[in-house]
Amino acid sequence: MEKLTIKDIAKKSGFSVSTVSNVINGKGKCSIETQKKIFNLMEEVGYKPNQAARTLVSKKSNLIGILFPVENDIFRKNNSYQKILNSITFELSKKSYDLVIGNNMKELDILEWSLKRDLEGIIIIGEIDSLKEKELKKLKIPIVFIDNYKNNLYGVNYINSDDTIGGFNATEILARNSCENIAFVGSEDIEVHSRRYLGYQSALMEYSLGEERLYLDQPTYEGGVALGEAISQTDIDGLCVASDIMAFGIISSLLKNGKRIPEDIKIIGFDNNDSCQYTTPTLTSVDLNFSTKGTVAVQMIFDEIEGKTFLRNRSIDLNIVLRESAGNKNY
Amino acid sequence: MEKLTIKDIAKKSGFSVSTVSNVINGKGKCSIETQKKIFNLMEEVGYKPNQAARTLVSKKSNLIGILFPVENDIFRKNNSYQKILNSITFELSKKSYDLVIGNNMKELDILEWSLKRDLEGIIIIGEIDSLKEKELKKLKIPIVFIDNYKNNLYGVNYINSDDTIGGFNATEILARNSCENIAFVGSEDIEVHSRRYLGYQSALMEYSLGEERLYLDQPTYEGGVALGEAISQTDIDGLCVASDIMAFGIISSLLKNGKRIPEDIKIIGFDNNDSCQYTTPTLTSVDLNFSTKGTVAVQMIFDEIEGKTFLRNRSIDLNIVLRESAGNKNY
DNA sequence: AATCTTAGGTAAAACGTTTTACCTTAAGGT
DNA sequence: ACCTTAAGGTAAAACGTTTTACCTAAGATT
Repeated sequence: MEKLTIKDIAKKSGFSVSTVSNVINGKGKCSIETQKKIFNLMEEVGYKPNQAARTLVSKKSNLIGILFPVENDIFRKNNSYQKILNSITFELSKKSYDLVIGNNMKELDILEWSLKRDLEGIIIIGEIDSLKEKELKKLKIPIVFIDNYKNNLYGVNYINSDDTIGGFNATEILARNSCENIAFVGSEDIEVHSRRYLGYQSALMEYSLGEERLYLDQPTYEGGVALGEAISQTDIDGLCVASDIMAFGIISSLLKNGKRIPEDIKIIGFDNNDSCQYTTPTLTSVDLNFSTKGTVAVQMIFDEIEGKTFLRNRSIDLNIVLRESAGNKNY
Repeated sequence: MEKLTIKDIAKKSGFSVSTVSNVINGKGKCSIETQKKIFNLMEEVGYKPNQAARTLVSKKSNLIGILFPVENDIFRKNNSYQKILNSITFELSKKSYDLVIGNNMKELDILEWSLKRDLEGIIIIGEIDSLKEKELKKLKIPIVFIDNYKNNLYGVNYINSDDTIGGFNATEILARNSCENIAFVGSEDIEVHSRRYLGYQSALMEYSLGEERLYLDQPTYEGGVALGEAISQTDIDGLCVASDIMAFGIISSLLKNGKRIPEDIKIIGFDNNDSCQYTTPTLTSVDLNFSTKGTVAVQMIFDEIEGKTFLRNRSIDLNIVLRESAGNKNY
């Protein structure tokens, strides 16, 4: 495959380079006939414009960058990683943009990266150093933060879930399934867990369900196991667990201690981890809709590029996937 | 952030553009002093060369492409996706290369994509149209296939697992844990399943374990459930299951039919899906080492770029992660 | 003393596009 | 008959690098 250039197309078609370029980009004026001739020729000989040359002069790289901050291991443990990448690449493909993954070493300077690659937009998952976040505003390209609950800069885009509502809805399901002593399980220092707790609290109020019971530990399987031990000694009959992985630990621990799920204790988790379908019992869980978040992120970026008006802060609905652990009939 | 060019650096440093370029690329000759001066200046003002311009003239984009053929859903269901991307981006970051994900629409023509972006290497996961594979040979850049068992082109690189050995080892563990009637479960038309079956067969021979028992169904949870029903009616006491997901289905089905695992039946799966740790019992599984595969893929690409000699066909060792389902003490 | 080599450096071409400013011709308006 | 406008097109500059070919001065070699 010899490298064909626009000049070859110009020569073979008998038109000038400028005309060919215009046809490719749908700019300038030229007759339908000319367009057809040139398009056909390009198709025939298999010519595709070189992106580097285009980028150099037009500053449009057709490239969007994505960044997963190193610390954000929780995210990587979920299959959210995959869901979001799938939806992003799919959405980008519609406009024939490609996705570059920033190398995840700490040293990566986002600004430099973006300039070096002429990125046209950046998607950042999770929280980053707030100082860096402000730095980012210097970039003139669209930036979308997904699941960043710390900052809120003007002129930058954010996509979050309404975790408070998520906590409320989850607790509500337990209440409606006649749980009377519902506890909340989560981890300290995780912003979304706090928000889910808030929702849990309002649900308790709404359904007049005694006082709050809060269990905290590491957001891991082992953390869950530890808490499960404690919980099995109580009269708790409903659990709103801020992380599926913790819930898996709790379930294993509860079962070992002779509790039946969902008969004795009903459980609902968060993340809708793939594993939810494979545990015994299967785990009812709040899905964070990462797929939608990816799609919306890309749309926001194009909206901004194209100068449309759009909401800079979007909250994506959560939805609960009913399975055995919460005792619903209709899963 | 105003865009600094190499000319700015040249002007401010008092040297010529060529010299600055030479310093950046470590080519040509120039005194250590000059190098220091220029490096310091670049650091100070925060200059980074523009990649598009570099690519245009040097044809080196510092970009590696990755492709996940659309059909390969099984791969995406595993968390292999994530493991391999992590290891690849990490490895690339050492040489400050970036990874582009090809948009997953069917229309994507790999050759055109590669030319358009001046890719320096391509990693392809799973099998692709064998016609396309031959087309790919036209590209003069390194190509690495991971888990492609169909073709074997000369001058192209392949990374696979030795699934036959995997099947042997898995069966061996069951045999050593005193299973006497070991069955193999898999799916038709999946190359790796066939290979694992081969290994299973030799292990039976090796350990003089009666005749083969083969169960086939879809490589899904439901497929597993269906087979579990049948298997629970037999005297089978060991299962080598070519897919974790199927194994999950089988386990659930066996438990419902009153079998105890591992006491009555010992099970070992393939893929080492994250969910293995969360099921009851936890599932012993053969890990496919996707992390290593990613690392090796990148190394192969650089070896080829740098003209080193290297093995064009690599088989990555599998390793078995022992958990409860196979009845080992030492997990 | 004349020639060769080397260290340290430079000017200018080239890479493949887009973009800007301009040109020609024909039709339409008065 | 003249001016304006529009349609269809073009030449050449620009984008920010790398690369090629070349220059100069100072030692080293003969």
